[in-house]
Amino acid sequence: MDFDQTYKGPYCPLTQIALAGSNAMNLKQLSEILGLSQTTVSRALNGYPEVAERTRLRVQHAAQKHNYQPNIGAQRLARGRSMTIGHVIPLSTQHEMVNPVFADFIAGAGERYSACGYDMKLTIVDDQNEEDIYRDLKSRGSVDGIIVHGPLMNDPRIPLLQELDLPFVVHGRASDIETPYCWVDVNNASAFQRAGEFLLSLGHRRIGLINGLEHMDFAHRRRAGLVAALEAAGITPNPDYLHAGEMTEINGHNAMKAMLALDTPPTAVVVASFIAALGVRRALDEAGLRMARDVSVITFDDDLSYLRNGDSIPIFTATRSSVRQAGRLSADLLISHIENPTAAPEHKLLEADLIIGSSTGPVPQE
Amino acid sequence: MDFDQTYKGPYCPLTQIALAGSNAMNLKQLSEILGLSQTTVSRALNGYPEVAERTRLRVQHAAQKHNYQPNIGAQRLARGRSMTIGHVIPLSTQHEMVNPVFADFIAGAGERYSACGYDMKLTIVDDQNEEDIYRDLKSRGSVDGIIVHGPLMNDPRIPLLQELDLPFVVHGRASDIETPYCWVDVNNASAFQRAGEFLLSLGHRRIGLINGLEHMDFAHRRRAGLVAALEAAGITPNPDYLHAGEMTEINGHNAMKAMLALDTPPTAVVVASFIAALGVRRALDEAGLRMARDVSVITFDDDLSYLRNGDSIPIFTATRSSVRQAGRLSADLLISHIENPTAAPEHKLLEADLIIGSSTGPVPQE
DNA sequence: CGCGCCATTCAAAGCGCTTTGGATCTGTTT
DNA sequence: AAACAGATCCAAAGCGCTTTGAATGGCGCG
Repeated sequence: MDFDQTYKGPYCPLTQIALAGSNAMNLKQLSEILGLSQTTVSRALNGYPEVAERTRLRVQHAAQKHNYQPNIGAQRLARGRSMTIGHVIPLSTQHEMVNPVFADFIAGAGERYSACGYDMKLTIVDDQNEEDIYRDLKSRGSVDGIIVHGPLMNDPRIPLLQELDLPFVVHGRASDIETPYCWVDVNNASAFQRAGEFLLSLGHRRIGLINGLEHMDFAHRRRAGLVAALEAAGITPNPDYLHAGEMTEINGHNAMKAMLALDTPPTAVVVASFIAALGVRRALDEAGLRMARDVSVITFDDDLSYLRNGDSIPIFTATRSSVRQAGRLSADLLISHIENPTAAPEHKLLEADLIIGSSTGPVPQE
Repeated sequence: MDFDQTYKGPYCPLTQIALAGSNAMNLKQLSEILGLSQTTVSRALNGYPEVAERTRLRVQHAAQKHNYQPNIGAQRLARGRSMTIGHVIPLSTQHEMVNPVFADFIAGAGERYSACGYDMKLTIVDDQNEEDIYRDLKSRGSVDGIIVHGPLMNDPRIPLLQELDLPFVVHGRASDIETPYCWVDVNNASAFQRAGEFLLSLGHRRIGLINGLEHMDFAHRRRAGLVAALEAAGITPNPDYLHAGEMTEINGHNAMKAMLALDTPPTAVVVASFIAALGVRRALDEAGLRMARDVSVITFDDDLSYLRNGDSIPIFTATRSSVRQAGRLSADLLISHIENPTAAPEHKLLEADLIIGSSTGPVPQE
C-alpha cells in the first residue's frame, strides 16, 4: 500500500469543495411524508414480506412521485456490500495495447450487471502493482467480486484472489493451476484442432499459425490444438510456420509476409484474431496472391460488434465464438457465486462454431 | 424511475447472503492500537495540518503495517461524494455496435482517474431510458461527474445534465447547442478540410466521402470540412460520392464497392474511420485496383492501440488524433470541474495531424 | 373476559468514516 | 501573574441506510 502521491484526501484549502448538501430526497423525508417509520418504508421498497400490500403500494407510489432513490453510499455501508463488480485492466507501458476484445466483453457483462442491480467498476492499472490493486479492492470493500481478464498460463492473480477470499470469475483459464476456480472459456484447443483438420481435409499439409503471445493461456491452447491436428496427420510442425505476437493488424501482416518469403511457404494459415487476419490479407494482396486460391486462411472470430465477418457470406472461414456472450455468462456466473458464496466453483466451456467462408479452398496444385 | 423487475433488493430468503462481517481493519481498531482518537487518525491520513508531524508518521506506519484502507462506502457517505465518475454506454438492440474507439478512450481516462483517486463506473444501457439512468445517477449520488460519449448534433443529454446540475464533459460537441458546457473534441472540420485540400493539391477533383452516421456530431463536422474544401475549389460535391453509415469494415467495403460501380467513380476517398478504411482497401483489392496508384485514400485515425497505422511508414495517409489522449484530457477537465464547481465551462479543441502514408498519390491520367 | 397469535409497524442501534466544536497543554504577551 | 494565542488532540454528532428487538392492534378461542 502506498499513499498516493497525487491524491491526498479531502483536505484541499485552495479549492474548498462545497460538500454537496445532497438536495435529493432521502428516506427520512419520504417516511415523514408518508407518516411511516423509516423501517417500514425501507422494507416496503426492498420487498420484505412483513409489510402490508396496501402500504407497500402507497410507499412505492410516493417514492416514484418524489423521485426517491436510496443513496448508494449509505446502502453500501449499511449492507456491508458494494453491489459492484470490478474489472482490472492492466496496461503496462511496454505492452500498452488495450485488448480489442475488451469492449464487447464489457458490453455483454454490463447488460447482466444492470439487470441484476450491480455496478461495474473499471480500474486501469498502469504499473506492476496489480497485486496491490486487488488487496485494496478487498480491504476497502470496493467490490463484491472480480472478473479476471487475459489469464496467463500460471496466473498469480488466481491464488491471490483465492487467498483474499474475493469471489472471481476468470475469462479464460490458467492451464498450470490445479485448484478449482470459476471460469468461462472457449474451447480454444478444439477450435484450432478443427480448423487444422478442416485444412488437412482440403489437402493442405504446409499449415502455418499466427498466434497471440503464447504465455497467454488462450494462445497456448490454440497452438496445442492446431499442433494436435497436424501430428495426428503425421505432420511435424515446421517452426518457420509458427508465429506468436501481439494480435495487431501489423503483426499479422509481418508474420504472413515473413512466411511468404520462405522457400516453401505454407499453403494455409490459421490466425488467432480477426484483426491479425486483416493484416494477413494485406500481406497476401501485396504479394499478388488471393486468399483461398493461393493461400487458405482461417481466423478466430470473436464476433466483435464492429468487426463482423461479412454480412451474408463470411469473408473468412473462421472459428467463431461471441465474446459478448462470454461476458454475459461470466457476469451471471460471478453474480451467482457472490450471492451464494459457499457453492463449489463452476465453469463453462463454450465450443466455437466453424464457419465456412471464402478464405479457404483446396490446396493449390504445385 | 421503475423498480427493476429482476432485482428486488436485499430480501432473498433462498440465498441468504451472509452479510460479510468485514474482517478488514477499520478506523476504530487502528485508533485503539495507536492510542489515539479516530479523529486524529483520520486527519493524519487525510493530510490535515492540525496533526503533529511525528504523530502523522506514526499513524501512517501503523496504517501500512496493519493494512488499513478506509472503507469506501463509509467514506462516500460521510463525505457526501462518491469519488466516482460515470460513463454511460448506450447500446440499443438495433444499433448494437460497441464503439471501437471506446476502449482506448477509457484507457486514457482511467489512467487519470487512478492518479487522482477517482473510480470509474461504467453503465451499459440497452433501452431507451437513458434519461432515467442519468437521473438515477444523480439522485442516488452514484457519481460525482459524467463523461458523455458520442454526442448527437442536438443532444438531449446536455440540457438534461445541466438541469440536473451534475458536472459533465462531452467527448465531442453538439453543434446545435448554444449554452456553454465542457467538452474535449478534435477539430473534425479542419481535419477533413485539410484532407480534402491535400487531395485537391494532388490533382483529384472527384473526391468521395465514407462517413459515420451523420446525426452524430463528429460525422456532420467532418462532412462539412470536406465539403468546404471542395467548394472552395469550385467543386460541387456529387451526392453519389457521399456515403454515411455505421463505421464498420463491411460498410466501408460496401460504400467503396458502390462507388466503384459508378460510371465515373471517384479517384480519391476520405474515410471517417480506420476500420472502414480497411473495408475500402478490400473493395479496391477485389476490383483489382491499388491504393494510391488507382484510388487515393485518406482515413481518420484515432490512433487505437490495437490498430496502428503501420510501424514505420504509415499504411494510410491519415488525419490522426489520439483518442486515448482525448480520454486523458476529458478526465482531467472533468475532475477539475468537479473539484471547482463554480468555474466557467472550459473546452479543448485538438488539431489532428495530417500524416502522409502510402495510400495517396497524384490523380491517375485518364 | 383474558389469553395468545398473527400481521404490522416502529424506535433505536449500528455500518465506518468525516467533521464540528471544544478541551488541553505549551509558550508568549501585557 | 493573568490573559491569550497556537498547536494538538478528542468526544460526539452526523451522513442515509438496514436491521434488530420490541410494541401495537385486531382477532379467534377457551
